[in-house]
Amino acid sequence: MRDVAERAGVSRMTVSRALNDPESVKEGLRKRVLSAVYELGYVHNHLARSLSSRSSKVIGLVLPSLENSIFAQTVKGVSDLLRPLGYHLMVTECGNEPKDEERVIAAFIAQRVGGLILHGTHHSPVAVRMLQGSGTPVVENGDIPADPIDMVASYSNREAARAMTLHLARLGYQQIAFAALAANPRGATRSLGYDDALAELGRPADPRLKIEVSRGFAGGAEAIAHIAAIMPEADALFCAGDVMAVGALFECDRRGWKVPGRLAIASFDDLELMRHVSPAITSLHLPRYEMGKRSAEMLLSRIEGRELPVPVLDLGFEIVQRAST
Amino acid sequence: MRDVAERAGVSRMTVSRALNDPESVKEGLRKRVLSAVYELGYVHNHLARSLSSRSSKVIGLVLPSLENSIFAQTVKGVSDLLRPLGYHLMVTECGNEPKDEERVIAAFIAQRVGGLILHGTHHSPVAVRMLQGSGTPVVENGDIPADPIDMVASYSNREAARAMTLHLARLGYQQIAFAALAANPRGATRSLGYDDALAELGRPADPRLKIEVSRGFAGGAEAIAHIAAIMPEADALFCAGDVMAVGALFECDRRGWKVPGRLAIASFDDLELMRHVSPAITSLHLPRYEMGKRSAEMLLSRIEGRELPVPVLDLGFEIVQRAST
DNA sequence: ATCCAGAAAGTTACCGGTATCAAACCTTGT
DNA sequence: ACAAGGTTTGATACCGGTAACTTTCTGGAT
Repeated sequence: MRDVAERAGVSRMTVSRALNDPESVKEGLRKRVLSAVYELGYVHNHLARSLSSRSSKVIGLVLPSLENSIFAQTVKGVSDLLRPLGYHLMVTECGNEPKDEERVIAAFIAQRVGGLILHGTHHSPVAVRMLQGSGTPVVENGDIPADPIDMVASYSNREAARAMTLHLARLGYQQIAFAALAANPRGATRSLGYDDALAELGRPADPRLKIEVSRGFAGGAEAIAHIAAIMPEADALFCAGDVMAVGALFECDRRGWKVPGRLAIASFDDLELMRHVSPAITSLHLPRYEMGKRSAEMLLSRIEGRELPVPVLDLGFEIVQRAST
Repeated sequence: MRDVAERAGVSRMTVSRALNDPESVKEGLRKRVLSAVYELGYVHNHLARSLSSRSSKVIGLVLPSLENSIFAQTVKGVSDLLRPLGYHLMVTECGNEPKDEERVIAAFIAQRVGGLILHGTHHSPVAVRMLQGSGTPVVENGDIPADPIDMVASYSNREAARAMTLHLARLGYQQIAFAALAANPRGATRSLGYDDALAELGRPADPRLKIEVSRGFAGGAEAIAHIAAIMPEADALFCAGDVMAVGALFECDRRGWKVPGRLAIASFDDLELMRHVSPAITSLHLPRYEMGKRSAEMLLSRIEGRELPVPVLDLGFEIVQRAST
């Protein structure tokens, strides 16, 4: 920057102003500065800028996994909002271990990001302390937590699971099985919603209807195997994981089970794939894109000093009824 | 940091050393410093560190899209290597527009990342100039470019497409159609490999066999519609895009076409889904994970000053023959 | 012509660390 | 006991910007 200043025959401060707030520098000088910038191929150093101004135009996004296309929409929502405003997005994966999330969060704070979006809602106490201590604005958006760190923009896993279970009951299914990923916090929350629904319906909670499976397509096949072996009376299966429902459908195909004749299948996430398999799978459509966009909005409001009227935003969900139920 | 130093009764320099190179500070002082750090809840400022040391522990990864699960493996490869070494990964999406990529690259350089991994191999001249001017180590890894910016770790799209086409010919298919995404640079390169193979086989290049489609499952359906309408003699379809082959398979199902009886289908990328649909789809298995891992390795070697024996690494590919061909 | 308010440009100090070199402190061999 | 040589620790400058304040220009109004 010194070089640019010398070349343009002005002070460093003027260069800084010409770049960050062009209006405040007179036409002539501004032109001299900008052409010097161009000639020298100068690239602004955001590091120094952030250090000096104590504010950064980088927003961090922490996701449980990047392997999962369900988060793509959220990323897009955040990114679409941020890009035109000159903010940059930094995405990181944190797995399901609170310890890993802690490390990722520490790294973000160490870099003094302007704000943070966390997909998870279960955080280690250390992480929470760091976040609150650092004063970084935070939005959580994978669920509606009982005790938010700062702001929230999400749907409720528990409510959504409850709604889908009631929907299946309304369609006349009597023995609704529920399959979730083992050791997955969101799966556990969804399971509560399923319980809520059964309780509302006055149905007993049969442990044979609750299935824990591994991730991916394989999980769906495991769920079907469980039903075949332990609970053949089940007439509907509600899969609380992304591709699990498709795996279950494929497995039914292999076994010659009619869907929904022998077993109805419903899915938690409305991946594009759900519309394309045959039969198309009934799904909960979650506001993934909206979550990203609103999270980013809330963050920017806070960063720019506007206090928020509603720091907890419930974006709801939608049941998409298709041929599989 | 000043507070920590005062509390421990040492100089700031000693604190810095106790944190970055504990060996170099004697037991007693180190303990005093570390407990002061803990008591004050001090979080290191990476911004200042990078600015001062002119080196950053952040690696940037630029992907065309995050919606696409094929990149997940690459992310994982990079991340697995980086994490234990204390480096952090920053992932960004750049679309297929060179202008967008340019903006993303500029932002990374402005933040003085330690190294950059680019998935694309078509870059605007401005981007190349910025990269070379800034001296940032770069690995390209979506293809083997004719004229690399710096280092490369990839497979060759052209070679892979050629190999699959020859494989289909070897299986006896006479009229092999090829479908690629419209306006996709990698699609165009793959198309060249398909041409190579036909030329080697001495078969004429029939323009009716080349199909341009839109992305997603829909593209596969379009390809089948094209074949039905324009080129019903085709007996095999080679899809040069991720989920396109599955879309094509579903469409065949809808039309009652036997796969591979009426039409064989082969895919470019070996998504997990390919194994689970029925029939399972023959695919090119690409070294996605390896690409990420080796890219990160190369980057770190360069960053740590080790010159590399082979700055262009061809990681090959593998044809996985399944029931669809 | 003089004065003055507001705009434009410059000065200085500091953001929070590390590089570099000098000073103080130990060992060890003779 | 002392010089030599290696380790620890400290002092100072600087990384590349911006905030806050000061000075210098402007262009009317008096």
